[in-house]
Amino acid sequence: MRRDIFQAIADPTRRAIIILIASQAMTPNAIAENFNSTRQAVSKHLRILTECELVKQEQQGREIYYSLEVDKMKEIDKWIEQFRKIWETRFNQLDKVLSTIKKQKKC
Amino acid sequence: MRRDIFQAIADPTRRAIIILIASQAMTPNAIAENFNSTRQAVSKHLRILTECELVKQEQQGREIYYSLEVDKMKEIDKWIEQFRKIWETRFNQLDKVLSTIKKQKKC
DNA sequence: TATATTTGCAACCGATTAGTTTCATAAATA
DNA sequence: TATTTATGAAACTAATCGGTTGCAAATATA
Repeated sequence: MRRDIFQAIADPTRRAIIILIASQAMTPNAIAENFNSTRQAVSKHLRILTECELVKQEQQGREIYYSLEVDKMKEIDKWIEQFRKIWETRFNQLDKVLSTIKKQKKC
Repeated sequence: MRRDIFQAIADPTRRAIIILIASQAMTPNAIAENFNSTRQAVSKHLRILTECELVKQEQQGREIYYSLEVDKMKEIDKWIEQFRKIWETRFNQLDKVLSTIKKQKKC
């Protein structure tokens, strides 16, 4: 079982679930209503998301409310960070080139 | 064939390749030296990364140099963006709570 | 108490994945 | 020209994935 956060967000249904419960907690039944697959399929996705701590559960009677562990998403953000540095550097370099051209036009 | 960018970065070997070629272009052979699997396995990963336009090739004689299409990574950053908004909002709310406590202590 | 509702889990299935070995092609070199 | 080197593609395999159906457990309701 690999089950890391990158594998978790690889599936489009799981990404949709994540967005769905980002704003408010929802029960598995309510989540499943938004998809064409069975409730059990959604339940399996929720299990995977729970296993890598991307979602948390809150029992309320016989209902279980699932909500997003937003902080966990920072792990992906952290990985992207290193590339953000690269593209920002490249943008700055482009910026320099552009301002050099501007100066040359002025002369 | 799904082959979107999220599925591409789901595999740990592919993530390692991405980081490896982020700073400088490399040949498949040179990339493969960094892993325990065969050159052909790395070649397959490079094909997947190429198919979703995460890497670009540059032929140089019989060698092919692979490098990262850093801009493509912005697509993931864009998806994360919506959650960044959420956690920043929550941080601000926490900030308010903390400053309220601070004020109460002063009184 | 009997029944309905909400949920998770197990067993199964077809498709996909990541790896392997083998082979073909093209370029560099002896 | 013959050989070595760099690479990609094809065929195969074991494992995993995403889905299904069927069932069990726990809670709510009649």
